[in-house]
Amino acid sequence: MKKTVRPEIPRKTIYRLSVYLRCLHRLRENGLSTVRSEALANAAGVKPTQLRKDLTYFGQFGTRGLGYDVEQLAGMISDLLGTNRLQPVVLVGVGNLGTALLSYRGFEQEGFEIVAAFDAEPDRDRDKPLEVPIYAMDRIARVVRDKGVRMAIIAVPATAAQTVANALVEAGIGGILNFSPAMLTVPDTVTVNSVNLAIELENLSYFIQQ
Amino acid sequence: MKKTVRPEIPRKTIYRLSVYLRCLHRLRENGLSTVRSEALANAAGVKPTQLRKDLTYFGQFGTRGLGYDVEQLAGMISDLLGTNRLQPVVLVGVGNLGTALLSYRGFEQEGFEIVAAFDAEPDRDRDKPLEVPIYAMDRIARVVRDKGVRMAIIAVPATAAQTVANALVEAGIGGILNFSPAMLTVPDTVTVNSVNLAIELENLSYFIQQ
DNA sequence: AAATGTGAAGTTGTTCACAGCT
DNA sequence: AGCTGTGAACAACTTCACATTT
Repeated sequence: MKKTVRPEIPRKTIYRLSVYLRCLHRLRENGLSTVRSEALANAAGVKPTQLRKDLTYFGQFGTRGLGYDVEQLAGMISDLLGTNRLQPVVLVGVGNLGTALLSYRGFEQEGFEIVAAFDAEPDRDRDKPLEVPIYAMDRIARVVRDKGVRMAIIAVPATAAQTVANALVEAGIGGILNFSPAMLTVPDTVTVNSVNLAIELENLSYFIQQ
Repeated sequence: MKKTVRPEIPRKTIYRLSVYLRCLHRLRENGLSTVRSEALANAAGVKPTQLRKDLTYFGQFGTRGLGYDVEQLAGMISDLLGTNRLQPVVLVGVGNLGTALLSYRGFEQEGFEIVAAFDAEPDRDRDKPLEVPIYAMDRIARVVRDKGVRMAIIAVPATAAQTVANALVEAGIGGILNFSPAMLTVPDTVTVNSVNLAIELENLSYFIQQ
């Protein structure tokens, strides 16, 4: 039995497509209807060839001698990334960081909606009233299934992270954005993106040593 | 005139060194005094050869037939990354995310201390009392110089990010951890690491499409 | 015998140079 | 003429295979 090979797009390309999409939105707001690879590449901080190569991984969208249609290209990238429809997300861990993420208005604008949050102490006092319902951990499976949620954000302490990840995977989550410093082990049908604040700082620390 | 070439260590290696360091700390807490590349690599989620190659970029620390001295290796990596002494950091933008970062106790433990914060409205009400002084933006240069700060965290809205970055660079900052969705332009003597929450989610969104 | 250190091979990602459309 | 699309060259990174040391 062989794995189906969807013509692999490099991970880095996927990241850059998000950046291009953002630039295209800005161009559209400024009323531009077409853009050359050079201009878009500059806006995104990459080389024009890089941009063109990235795009050809999933099709041909340009007109030679002219450039790309802003609206159309944005649409194609959105389709590919799956951000053209609103995506429900759950958040686990409503501490400092979790609360900040819940209050962050940037998500909806990008097509994501946090539909529920979970915490070990769902009723503990929080400094701020929140609009999202906070449930106990044992309701993860139920809520995820009922709402058809496929993505989750983990913002619990390192010690709890793997347990939470297991519960999420069990409930059918396909993608996890992990803010805990723990390394998560998941089946390879599940994608984990980790953001480790300490590592980012440590990395900078190396580069500032003259 | 030629650039001085400090024997380049790949960026990805620097990231992994942070991960190894974390694993070594854990091993030390568990009382282990030596470790083989295979064990350490497994803990870090990489192949043993990767680990060994990473280490040889800056020296030879192992004993053949035996492995590495946990304490010593941790020390060497710390030295290289520059995390063996407490590093003062400033934070700009005390909104939702900024406040969460200020309350995050994980930094100090990793060798970083947020010594001051800046905000366009330093006196606005916050839900929570903070231990770090919050100054107006125009005091960035002064505080950064007085305290010898070399690293900054940007947590302001996209529209303000470049202005803030300019002020920080002007004040002599060498490394910026950027949480705003803006693409920052800085002189190449300054290192920027960006964490873009929307892009991380968008990226997941691609991979969950069955 | 056991594990590290490392040149060489392999793989992945980036850039070049130019052919091919409009 | 101008700009995209792309095979081929190049660069960066990873893995292998094994020589080397304890």
